[in-house]
Amino acid sequence: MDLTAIDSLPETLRNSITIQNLAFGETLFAQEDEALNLYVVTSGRIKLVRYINGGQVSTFEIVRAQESLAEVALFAQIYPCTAVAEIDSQVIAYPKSEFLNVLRAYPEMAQDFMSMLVRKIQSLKFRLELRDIRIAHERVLHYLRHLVNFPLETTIILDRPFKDIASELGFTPETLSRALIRLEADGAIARQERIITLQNNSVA
Amino acid sequence: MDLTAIDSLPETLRNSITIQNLAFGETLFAQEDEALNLYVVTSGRIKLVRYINGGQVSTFEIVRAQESLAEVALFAQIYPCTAVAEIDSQVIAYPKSEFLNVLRAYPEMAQDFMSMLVRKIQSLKFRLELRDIRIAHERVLHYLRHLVNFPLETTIILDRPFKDIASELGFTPETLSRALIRLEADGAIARQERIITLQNNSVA
DNA sequence: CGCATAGTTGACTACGCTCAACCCTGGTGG
DNA sequence: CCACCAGGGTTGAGCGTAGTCAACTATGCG
Repeated sequence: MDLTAIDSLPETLRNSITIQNLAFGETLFAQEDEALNLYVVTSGRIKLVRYINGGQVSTFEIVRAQESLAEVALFAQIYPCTAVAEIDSQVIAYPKSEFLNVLRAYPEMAQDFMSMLVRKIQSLKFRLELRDIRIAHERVLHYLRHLVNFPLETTIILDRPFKDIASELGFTPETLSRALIRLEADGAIARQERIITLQNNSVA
Repeated sequence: MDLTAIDSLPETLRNSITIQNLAFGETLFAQEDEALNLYVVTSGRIKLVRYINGGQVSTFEIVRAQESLAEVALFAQIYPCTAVAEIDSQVIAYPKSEFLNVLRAYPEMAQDFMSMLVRKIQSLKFRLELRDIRIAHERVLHYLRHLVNFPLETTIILDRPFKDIASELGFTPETLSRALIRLEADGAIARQERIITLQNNSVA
């Protein structure tokens, strides 16, 4: 299911969607808002965050182009998190009831949607697995290898600020910086600017 | 959808399932095995673990009675993790193709299944959010409050060994033990044996 | 040119980990 | 009935790693 291919959607759904443009830093919806829509990102990058007590922020998820967000809206009354544009972005809003109707009427779409949910579950489990690796440079290496399905591919272009990557990994930017330097010194990676090449020198 | 209510399942599906009993410590399926079935736990507790390079173990998920596991089997060729019984357990095995057929034929079941997947996503996100809380006693307090929907309920009975809970939280048993003692000293909780009562004394 | 921001580096701190010892309980067998 | 053992949970002491805070550089933008 490609939710960004508007033309191939059933007509009833196509007529009910709206397209929204978001500037850098703009909020799509806020924690506790009434859950009205499922969204799909057509361009840009949306960050889902949660405010824990005392103003601390936890990044739930980074949603990129072609991916959906707020699936929970389909089965809940309010959004459990806040959605903010990390860069200028565009999203499509699917009203929840219309979307559910379509899933009921088109089993193939429902199946594709389920497959996407399952992929998201796998991705979250992987991030959780990463957190169980305590040593910074080892965690970072796992992350990098996973990004490109190492050893099939070995080149990574980091398209996001290090501080965002660090927060996704559960580190401070300083620690990520030192981890990359360490990995380079150990010969596990090579760096030039924002391009990283994974080496075969297995450092456990 | 109650996947443990066998009698209410469509006949084709009901005829294709099998029931398995697992003893404490027994393996249901192993990482890299061919993905044949979706499972639902009817009693006991199943632990999903992954072996990272070098024998390190990461606990993916704890699956309890009435919950499903290995949804990924529906859309993948092999299991990405190993399933082990934490205690004596019983599971129902649903062959993947038959299960997918039923989801296609019964939109209501598909919708219930999706709702379950979304809940699982929320649960994983919560665990990830927990990991962003670095101070042990604060993380534990969040966990406890989430368990019982504090402040609506305040009593928790810990039915699993502390070492399992500690690993789910990303701590060693020693750290969990000290965190609980600290919370009790601060007046945030009261303990007697394995029963914990949350207090209203807000310690941030 | 000034300013803001990302990234790096350094010194110090603080927290959880490690490893060891100990207590307590429940189960087992003599 | 008691001796023994195994495992979970609790302490304690010391270590190691990431966090913190500050300074510095480089880059891009108005």
